[in-house]
Amino acid sequence: MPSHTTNRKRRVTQADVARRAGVSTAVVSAILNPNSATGVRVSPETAERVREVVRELGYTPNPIAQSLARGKRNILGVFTYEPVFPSERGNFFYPMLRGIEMQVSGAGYDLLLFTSVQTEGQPRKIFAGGSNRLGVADGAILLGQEPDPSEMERLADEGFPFVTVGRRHSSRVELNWAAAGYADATAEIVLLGHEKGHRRIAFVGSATIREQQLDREEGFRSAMQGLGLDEGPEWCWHLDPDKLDAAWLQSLLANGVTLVLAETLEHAERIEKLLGSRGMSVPDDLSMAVLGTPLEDTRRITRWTRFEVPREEMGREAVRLLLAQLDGRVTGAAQTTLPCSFIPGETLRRVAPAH
Amino acid sequence: MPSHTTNRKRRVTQADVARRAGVSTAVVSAILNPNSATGVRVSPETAERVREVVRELGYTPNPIAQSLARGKRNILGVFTYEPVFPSERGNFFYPMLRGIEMQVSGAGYDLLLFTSVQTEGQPRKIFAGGSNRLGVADGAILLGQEPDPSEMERLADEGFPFVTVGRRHSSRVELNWAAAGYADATAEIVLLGHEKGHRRIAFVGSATIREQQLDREEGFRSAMQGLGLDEGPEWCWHLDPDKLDAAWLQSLLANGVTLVLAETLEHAERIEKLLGSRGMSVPDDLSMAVLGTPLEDTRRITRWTRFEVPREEMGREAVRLLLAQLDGRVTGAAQTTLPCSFIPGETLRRVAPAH
DNA sequence: CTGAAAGCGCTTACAG
DNA sequence: CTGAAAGCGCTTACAG
Repeated sequence: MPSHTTNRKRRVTQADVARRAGVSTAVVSAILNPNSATGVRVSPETAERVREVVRELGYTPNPIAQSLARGKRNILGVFTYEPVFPSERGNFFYPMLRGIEMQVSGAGYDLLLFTSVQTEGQPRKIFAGGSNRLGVADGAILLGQEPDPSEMERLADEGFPFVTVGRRHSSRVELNWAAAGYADATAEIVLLGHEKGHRRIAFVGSATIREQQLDREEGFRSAMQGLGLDEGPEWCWHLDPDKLDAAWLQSLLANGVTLVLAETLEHAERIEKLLGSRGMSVPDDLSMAVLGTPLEDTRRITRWTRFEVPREEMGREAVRLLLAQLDGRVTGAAQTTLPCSFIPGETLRRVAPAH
Repeated sequence: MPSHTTNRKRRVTQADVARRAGVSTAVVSAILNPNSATGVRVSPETAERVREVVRELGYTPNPIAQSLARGKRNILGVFTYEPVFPSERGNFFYPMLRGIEMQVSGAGYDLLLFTSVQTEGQPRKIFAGGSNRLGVADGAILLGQEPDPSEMERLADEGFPFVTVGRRHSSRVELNWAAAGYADATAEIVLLGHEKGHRRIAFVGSATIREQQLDREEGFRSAMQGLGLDEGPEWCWHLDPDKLDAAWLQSLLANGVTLVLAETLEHAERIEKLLGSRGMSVPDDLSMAVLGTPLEDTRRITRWTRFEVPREEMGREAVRLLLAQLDGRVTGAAQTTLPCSFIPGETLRRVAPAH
């Protein structure tokens, strides 16, 4: 017999109600779950008597026991490797969480935030101590930049339903995601640049390459190729902002580049600063666009030509995909790419075509 | 037999592992929970064999079943009557949630956000459809402005452990809370005003009176009384900002008031506008202080003399109180008042004492 | 229309 | 050191 750590008075159980009302627990259960399609039918008098006892005893069903018996928990997990509420202000996750809450609300699910598996400063792990705590949920949504591929694969192997916000790739398993259309959005900017007379266009992204950046690069490359423009190594850089220096800028300009697509605002601002120390400015001497929108620095970003990532909609869509899976409506991999919206800004200007 | 809606392959259970390893489930359980102080002792060989099977089968314990058997869920509920992630930017709950997450992290609990009980635009209810969904959690933290006293009382009657962020009062039951010291903070401003020569000080709060405002008023009254100053009805108003008009201001000034304590920034700005249309300004013609700090409008608030509510710390403290209760470390009501921090601003200036 | 019983997947006293 | 069994509190086929 478990000791059942009950520092508070023992909870009233269904059995207590049944005993007191002189019926079986089956009857109580049927009355409390009218639409459960069980064969049990109860006379109105019995039903009323049972309800009376329920009120009298203040009985509320134990959701945990219900979950176990039903094999269904009505809980959606939200897992992040980093804290869900990181900084004082500005929260990368916020719009996604907002979307998730909006979409899940009314669907009859609660949201479980996995905060327990934290190991002091370390990123969280899904399989901490061998047990998959995500299992309390019917399925989960994975957020964040640092998805451990092996954990996702193991999760998939277990048959646990989950969807990531942001595209994720595994060579071994099919992953489900709701992602931003970085490729199309980037291509769109290339085309716009071309229209405005730019022929030598460069791409500058971070040194660490993730799916996100692959998508942007892919958009850049395919658009450039489609236009018959050069997009070789001299046009496509993988450098963190602090690695960008005067020499690099020099080689860029020597190449005749007139438009730079910067992966992040940090890249863009760094380049602008380098230009400044040469007495040059954006967009007079160089046009630029930022391939995304930071959540913070909302003020500094406004003048930049860029696109906006539909973070909230990605959260909503992730919930839709997950619920579709849980309902069994979907069997294969569910992957949605959502369009980003272009924002003109003032940093991409018309130039006279080079030739 | 329940149909156990399993659209995915049946989960591996402890029994599967036990059968395959040729032991009882008790042994498997004991090996997987080494520090469970059960009498069961297993030989190293058996343990290794079982672990091997666990790995082979990819077994992970079902947390729901563990919860039921242990009578402990390791889940802390977070309940808000309004959406947790309300607006695009600026979230009243954010600092509290941040504090909650910080404090709960490492304590081995996950955070459950109750989003399921939403009824289309209506504020959420704890007891929706007679069943208390909070019951999936070991205890809960209640956030938000609109606490339904009857729900809190019923929750308390059930013996369900919960703590509110913000002081809450019930005449029937003892409530647990982590609150801001509005009274002291308000009194402090009165004293400061007195020091600076103000003798006729008025308080202007909203029409709807909640615990928060009672605390501020109480601080105002007791400080005024302590100084031997008048704090009767002509000095203490309950009006929403849009009800403040020229006539009201006229009577205020006619009374010789030199310092106004405004409950919210909206009150303060409204009064300033009214002053403006008389060609008067803050603080030259009237000193003012705001009794709190809005989360949004961070820019507009900076010049105002005010105090800051320790929202994050309130979240942390609420978790501490709740965990203490769950551990059985605390039995009576747990109530903490946390100090607000004064911020000088520029709207409270020195004056020559009236007489 | 109603009841007795099995089962959800674990944990834990209790016998051996 | 190990196993058989009861129990956590529900739901749901299956008999009456």
